[in-house]
Amino acid sequence: MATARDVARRAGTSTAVVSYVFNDGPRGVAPATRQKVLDAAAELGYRPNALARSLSSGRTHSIGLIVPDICNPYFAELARAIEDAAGVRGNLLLIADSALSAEQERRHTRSLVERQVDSVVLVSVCDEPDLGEFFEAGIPVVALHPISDRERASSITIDYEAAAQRATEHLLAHGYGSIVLLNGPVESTGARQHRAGFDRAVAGAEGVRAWTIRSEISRHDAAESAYTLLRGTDRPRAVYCTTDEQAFGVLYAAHRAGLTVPDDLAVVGFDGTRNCLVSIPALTTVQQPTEAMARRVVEILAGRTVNDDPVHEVLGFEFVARASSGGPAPGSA
Amino acid sequence: MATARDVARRAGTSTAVVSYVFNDGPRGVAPATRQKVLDAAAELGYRPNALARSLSSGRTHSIGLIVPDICNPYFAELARAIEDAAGVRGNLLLIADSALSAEQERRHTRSLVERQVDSVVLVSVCDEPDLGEFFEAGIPVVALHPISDRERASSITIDYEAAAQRATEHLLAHGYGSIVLLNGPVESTGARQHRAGFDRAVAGAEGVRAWTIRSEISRHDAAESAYTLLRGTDRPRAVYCTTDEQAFGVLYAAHRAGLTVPDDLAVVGFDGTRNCLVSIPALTTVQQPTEAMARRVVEILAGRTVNDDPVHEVLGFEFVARASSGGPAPGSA
DNA sequence: TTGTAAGCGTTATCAC
DNA sequence: GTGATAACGCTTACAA
Repeated sequence: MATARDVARRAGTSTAVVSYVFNDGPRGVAPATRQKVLDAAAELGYRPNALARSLSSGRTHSIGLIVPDICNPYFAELARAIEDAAGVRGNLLLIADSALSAEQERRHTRSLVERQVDSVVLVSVCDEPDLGEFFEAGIPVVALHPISDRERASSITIDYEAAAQRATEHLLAHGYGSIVLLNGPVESTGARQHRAGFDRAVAGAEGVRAWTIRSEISRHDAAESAYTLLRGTDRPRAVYCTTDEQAFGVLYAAHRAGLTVPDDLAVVGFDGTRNCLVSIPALTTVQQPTEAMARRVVEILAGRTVNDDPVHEVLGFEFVARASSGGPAPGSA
Repeated sequence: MATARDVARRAGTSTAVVSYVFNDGPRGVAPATRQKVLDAAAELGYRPNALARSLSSGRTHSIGLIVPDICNPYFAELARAIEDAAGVRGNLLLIADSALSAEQERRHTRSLVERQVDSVVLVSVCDEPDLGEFFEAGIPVVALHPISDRERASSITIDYEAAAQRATEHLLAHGYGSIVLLNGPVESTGARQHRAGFDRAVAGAEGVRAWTIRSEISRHDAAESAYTLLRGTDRPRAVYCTTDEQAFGVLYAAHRAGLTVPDDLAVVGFDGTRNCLVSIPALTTVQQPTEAMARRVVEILAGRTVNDDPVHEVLGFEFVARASSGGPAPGSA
């Protein structure tokens, strides 16, 4: 591999000039010299060594993204959006998949610190992730889900509680008299907010039975849990799921149990993945503002130091009624 | 951030010893000294700088993975499997998503070279990707799909032609008299093999009508193409799709067209993603040996130099009959 | 405008 | 067993 030194030698100049040319600064270069450098570089197939560059400059121009489960399309779509946003600013996104394991998340945390990423976007599998490593390494972190106030990270999210309430009210407006909240597997800030919104909506309704079940955030596990629920003597008329993946699992469970959606069972998801449009039937869901979140998180991280006070931004969501819940509620605009 | 120098100073020793301790070599260290170094490192929260380490050693212990579309669960599952296999050997996987764009793929190629990954696993969006950059940089590449003989990369795949033939024969055994091949969007080595297998199977059947359509590798595009097909005057009795995602699109199109699967239309996919088990109905598919592929590719890359002759390994696949095609064919074991 | 040279934080080769 | 010290390939004062 050709180095800057090789290029300099061939162009009859110094490594400093090669650097100036490839970085457009911090010193100017005479057009003729510049061309000689460019030619030499092209002839040698010179590619700057990012490692050396970063070691010297202290910036890697890379952002780490930790997601709980890359096989969940919501996180894949999120990764895609963040990568796009980061790319615009000349940043590379390093995608780390925790595979739903807290230990794996910790390993990735360490790995990203060692690799000196400039900043980190975190979607944690834990309720209170240990951000100490990042903090000590001077790496700013933004979480894309509600986090405990105790954490020193920033966050960008939608208002889960309002969204959960909105979705539940939609089901109530349809007149469904028994509703289940299918929540995530552990007690977390996000799970509490889903539940709070759900409870608030139900509290405003008369004679509606409501209860909660849980499953992993995966189609399979949700399908299992839902199948058990739907085959039981006491099955609900509607289910509000805290992720689309769980909702797809419920759709499958209903199919397997011989129930028709939405006639026998109404289903609502959460995330707004593209698959909602091509599920059977199309899935009613809370649409997260994925692209806006991605742009915003990259923007925030660009001008940020660990020592800045954490910011907590709340973006808007959109509730989208589709076939799986019976379409728009009667009386809605 | 504490450096090896800081640790050495605090432990009253040299950076060389710190390095020996953290690398278990290449020289031995007296137990007492070692402990002093470890203590000092712990107190300072020392984390070796991977950049400096790699610059010096010439190895980054990282593998680049380029996938066409991380939102396609097959590639997400593949990434997961490769990351697991790489992790076992202490390697980090850098996942690069081409977002179905050849240009993006080229950008990632350059980026991985600059970041000095030790090797690359490639699933290309192009039929004849330009591997020159990797070659010049001395980075070995293994593709996980059939590639043109002209390329100097290795490959690990299943036999697409045999798999396509097997899947098509399954549909024929069910007695479906008109079959469509839903192939990928461009003419590629893989697409040709799918077609060859399909044609071979059909050639052995009497009075069966067979033709080909194409779509992007996505649910949406496949759903659109399939919907047009299914609403036309001449609709097939069965469809063999070259990816699961396309097959899911076809399932949706059938639903939208008011057709029942498999009674009105039989559908077969290809890849064997986990979603096949929870689709409506469950999807018949060709199961790729994802985990075995992942293990093997990491193994091969571990002991490999660019100048070694390319190897082309063919792994076994499994055909799995499920509800979407009417279950196991009559007369099959 | 350009060259020299001192880092960046490691690893690894030498001596001791 | 351990300590200097020269790389690794780049960026960037500082000089010229």
